[in-house]
Amino acid sequence: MASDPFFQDLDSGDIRPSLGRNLTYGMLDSLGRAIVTGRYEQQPFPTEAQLTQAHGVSRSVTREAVKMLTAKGLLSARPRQGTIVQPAETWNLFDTDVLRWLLERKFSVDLLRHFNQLRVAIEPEAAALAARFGGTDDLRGIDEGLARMFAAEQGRDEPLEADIAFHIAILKASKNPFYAQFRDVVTTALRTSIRFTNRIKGRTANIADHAAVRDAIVAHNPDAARVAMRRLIADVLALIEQVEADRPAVVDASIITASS
Amino acid sequence: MASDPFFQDLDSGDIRPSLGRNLTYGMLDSLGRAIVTGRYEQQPFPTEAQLTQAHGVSRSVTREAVKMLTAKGLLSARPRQGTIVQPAETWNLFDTDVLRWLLERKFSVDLLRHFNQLRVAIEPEAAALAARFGGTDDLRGIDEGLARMFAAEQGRDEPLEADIAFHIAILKASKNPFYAQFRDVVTTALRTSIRFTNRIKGRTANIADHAAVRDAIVAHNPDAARVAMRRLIADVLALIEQVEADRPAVVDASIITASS
DNA sequence: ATGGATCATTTATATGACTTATTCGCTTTG
DNA sequence: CAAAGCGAATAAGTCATATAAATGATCCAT
Repeated sequence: MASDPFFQDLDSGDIRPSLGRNLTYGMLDSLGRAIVTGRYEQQPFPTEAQLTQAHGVSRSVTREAVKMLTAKGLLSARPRQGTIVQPAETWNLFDTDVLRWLLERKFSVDLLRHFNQLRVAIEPEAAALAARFGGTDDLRGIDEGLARMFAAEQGRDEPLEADIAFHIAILKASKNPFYAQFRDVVTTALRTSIRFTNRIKGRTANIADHAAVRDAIVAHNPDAARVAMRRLIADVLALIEQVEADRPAVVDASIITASS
Repeated sequence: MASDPFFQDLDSGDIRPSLGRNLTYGMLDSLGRAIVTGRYEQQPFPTEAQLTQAHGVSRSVTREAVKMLTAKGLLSARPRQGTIVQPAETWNLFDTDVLRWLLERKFSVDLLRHFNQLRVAIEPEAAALAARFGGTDDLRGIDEGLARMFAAEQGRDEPLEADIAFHIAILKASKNPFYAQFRDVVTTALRTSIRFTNRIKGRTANIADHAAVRDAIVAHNPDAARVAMRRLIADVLALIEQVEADRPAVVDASIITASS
């Protein structure tokens, strides 16, 4: 068990590793990561009995972890046939765990582009909906996010967290539960952008653009909100696509200094 | 067990009921539907032991069904506290099962509006991406969808299925896995529109609009594709919002004859 | 060959025992 | 009286084992 690489985070230091809440969740994370990183693309997925023995846990734990992965679309199980990895098209990409595993496999500009291709569709329309339907509380939430960004500019808050709070507040203000679901994707996308660069400088430059979005929303102007938000994200997306075009393989981190 | 209402579909007719593949899936469906329809809003969710007894199944089945619901964001379980229903914000709305349960609780114009508010963001951008990145195979898929719509106009195919095929083909052609995930939502949204009306007549009127989307995509004109698709869906959305404004409570089915 | 019976494999289900985490309430103590 | 500490109760978590059902492969009889 100690030699099993999947326990390496669980043993390290902290008494309660954020993931392995219990054996089942530990196994869920281990198997999910293994599947998403492609470990079973060339080799068949183990049988229930093999998993049980390899991880040194009981059958119950194994079965429950497998069932959870099945619920997320990563596996399917049938008697005699065994448990098999489903094609990636059936994975539920909007599941928090799946997103995390996707990031942990390898950081690819492809993934970051896909994230932002999605954001450029969702967030402008979310801003437009927020301008139409956002209540007082929602608008205050957006304001607070923007205020945090200002504060961060002066070193009194985390720039990334403030940025995230602003975008999440707009999703919520759309009053559409489907838009609110993109919370995780947007959060992940923004956090991921950071991996591109350590040069946080330059990020603060676009606070004016963020403020434009806020202003359009509080003015109940959907079209202006849509346009303002679209510009914000289209800029990032253009940068990413430019990096990919210039350097298909190697990523030049220094190019991307703007954000969200 | 026979008196248990959750088996009522399983007994009806077919040898293999699509849902109750086995006891665990039967229970998953039963509990999922009960949660989404709000049965446990006023009363606490049963404990593992209570569920086991009430459904006449083993603890294994109960635990695995609960774990699957947990994976979909509907439940959370802790020792001593028991199993509790999570707030709807944490449900994974892009899960096929959750979508189905949502529809089965009550058909609401609200839900249809939310669907189409999402579509009006996603599909235009998907069409634009398809125009940029769609391969030969993808374009053929879109063409086939459109061809089926023409055929349906002459009674040689199912209008609804053809419509769905067209929209799904565009999502696929976007070459972005996140867009492909909206397959279920779009399918559900289109199928749901049918509930509004039995008057299929009038649907065929918009084939020209669909063809415009196709033309823009094959011409590799992202902006034109985006605009054409947006018009298509914005029309439907406008109709829905008009119905809601005119008659907040009662739905006048006859108004909505256009589709997607 | 063909069709059917049999076998082997793997998941599915059932059951009972035991463990651990968490909370509630009581008691003790400052 | 309040805060800390202790212990019991509760419900999920884990384990082990036995049996059932489903299905793919094999073998046999016709």
